[in-house]
Amino acid sequence: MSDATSSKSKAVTLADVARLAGVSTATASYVLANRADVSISAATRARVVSAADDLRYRRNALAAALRGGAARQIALYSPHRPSGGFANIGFAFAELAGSGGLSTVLRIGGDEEFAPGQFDGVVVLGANGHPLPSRLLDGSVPSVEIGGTATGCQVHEDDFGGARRAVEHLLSLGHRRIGHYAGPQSSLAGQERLRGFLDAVHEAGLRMDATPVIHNDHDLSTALSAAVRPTAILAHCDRAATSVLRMARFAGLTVPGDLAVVAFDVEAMAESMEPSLTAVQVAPELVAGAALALLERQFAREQVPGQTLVPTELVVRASTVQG
Amino acid sequence: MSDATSSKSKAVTLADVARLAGVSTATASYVLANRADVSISAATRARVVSAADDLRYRRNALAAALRGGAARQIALYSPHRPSGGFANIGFAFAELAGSGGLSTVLRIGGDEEFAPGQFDGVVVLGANGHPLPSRLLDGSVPSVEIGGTATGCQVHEDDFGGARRAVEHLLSLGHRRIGHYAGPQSSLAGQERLRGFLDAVHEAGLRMDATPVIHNDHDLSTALSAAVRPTAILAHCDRAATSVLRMARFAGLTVPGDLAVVAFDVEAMAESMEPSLTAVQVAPELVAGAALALLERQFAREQVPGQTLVPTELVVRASTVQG
DNA sequence: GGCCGGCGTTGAATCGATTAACGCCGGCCC
DNA sequence: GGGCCGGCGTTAATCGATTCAACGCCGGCC
Repeated sequence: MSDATSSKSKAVTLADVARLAGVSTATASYVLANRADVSISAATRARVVSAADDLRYRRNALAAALRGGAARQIALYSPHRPSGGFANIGFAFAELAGSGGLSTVLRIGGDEEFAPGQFDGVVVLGANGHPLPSRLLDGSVPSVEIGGTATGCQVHEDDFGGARRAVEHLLSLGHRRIGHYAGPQSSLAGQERLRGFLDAVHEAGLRMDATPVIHNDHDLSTALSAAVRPTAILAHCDRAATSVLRMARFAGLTVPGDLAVVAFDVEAMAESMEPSLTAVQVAPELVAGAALALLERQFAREQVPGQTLVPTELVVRASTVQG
Repeated sequence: MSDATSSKSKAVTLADVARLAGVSTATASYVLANRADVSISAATRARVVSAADDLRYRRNALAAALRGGAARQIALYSPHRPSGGFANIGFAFAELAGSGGLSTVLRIGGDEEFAPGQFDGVVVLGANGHPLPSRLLDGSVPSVEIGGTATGCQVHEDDFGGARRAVEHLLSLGHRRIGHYAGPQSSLAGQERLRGFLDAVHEAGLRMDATPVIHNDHDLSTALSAAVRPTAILAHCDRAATSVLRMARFAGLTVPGDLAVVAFDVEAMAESMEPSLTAVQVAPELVAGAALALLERQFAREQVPGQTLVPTELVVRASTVQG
């Protein structure tokens, strides 16, 4: 009541700003877009800015997109609901993009094409092996793929390095018989983790029969009940790690006393588990930041690398060293 | 090359469809919007539909929103990155909304106002106690709040009923000394879970000194080492449950033999934990569906209830019954 | 003094869909 | 036979920002 900006008032438009500043909408637009290629006197510029400020002007992204092509919207696409790590990366991306003035449109499932002009770019999240809309593949829309291998611009966590560091950690604790519960070799992550593991154990000069590669729970129980068994296991994911914990308990082994366990990609809860899991993790912000940066370089028509690695970190918890 | 729809071709517009069908854009618009209140002959209708089909027409949501107000976009707002259960609900919502033709714009953090006209509705996710933009509070935008208590349309999981059912489960297993590791009473969920617990144990006629309410790990260890200790604990969340498991092991108690444990809201990993956690859970799809339905009723200007409860289910796992 | 060029600014077209308002035509009722 | 009504469609205005073509003005240069 006391204020002109009642809840009924329509949105402030560029025309309102221009009127208050005493200029045309064209000038106002130029000023607010901060365009260097058109010359506007400092005085005019200031008038427009202060008018926009006074009126609490918020530019209508829809109208801008309709005309100019820059929707300032990014589609975050995942063929199915992201879980655990991917979920966090997705949210981190939205947060980051938001603070940079970009909206993130979430799209789960649904194979339809992406409407052209609707999005400035697309982020594909965890679509390993899933068929992707053709527009993404031909590069006609800037896109980044997180954890997948289908498109020309991919972001991966450094699984190879992570596995290496995990093994080095175990070596430094004195372990000489280290097993690897490997993930599906159909996924890049599975391959890289195995590769990093093998690389590190070979470099350390461990004999192959002391470094069993395990592919399922049956192999695992065989390995743990063998005469000479591994004293440490690198599990390819949190599920595999809990499998190891279960088997260890079943075999009467204490963790980390008789058996040390390192996991990958654990959920938040892993921290409060008993024992809490030492794990190779990646900061979601880092992955999100890399993806966003790659998109922005594509906006600027720069060439981008086909693959970008995000460093992982080893978080040491109670499953390798006694608390 | 062989096809007219080369990658260079601009988007198909409504005008293109109308031209092919031999009608005006208005007619085409009416047909494609499936509007019952304007009369279009069946023949015309069919021509337009098939033309749209042939051309692979995808309507430009931006333009539609700019004009009509119906952006067919919903903002999913969370003051911070959603975790665990909320994350799943968010994704489930996006999936559901997407299959209904609504886009979901993810907005994490950032306190700015929501641009009017940009969104048809807002879903607030897990903003318990967090200050909300004023537009949401005055009801000038259709909105639904999930797990929060600030706005006029809230969706909650049935914590009261869930706690009751969990207690009934424990009673049916023969437990007569049941403790509750309660959550913060500043949250509605914490209050309701406690209320459900108390309600059920009173109804069962258990004496108060057999049903301790525990507020922190210190209380917990006291309770577990007492002369007569609880034989079962209802934990208010997964973290609390892992605390209980840890303490139990520390006190030399087996689970579920000496102590049964029921949790709330466990992450996916809880299933593969050792022991896996019996828990009161809510299906993310159900919460998402309720939120979406409430929004759509608001679009239709219907009156909606201030609070909607989504039923929870008790998933029995190894922490209460021996596998 | 006249002409040229650049600076600062403006008018108007444009993006694509929606929708209010109106036009046409044939049939029905009085 | 005239008036009215209802079914079918169309014309054109509109949403808000962007951007191009153009224009007035001023100073400098020949």
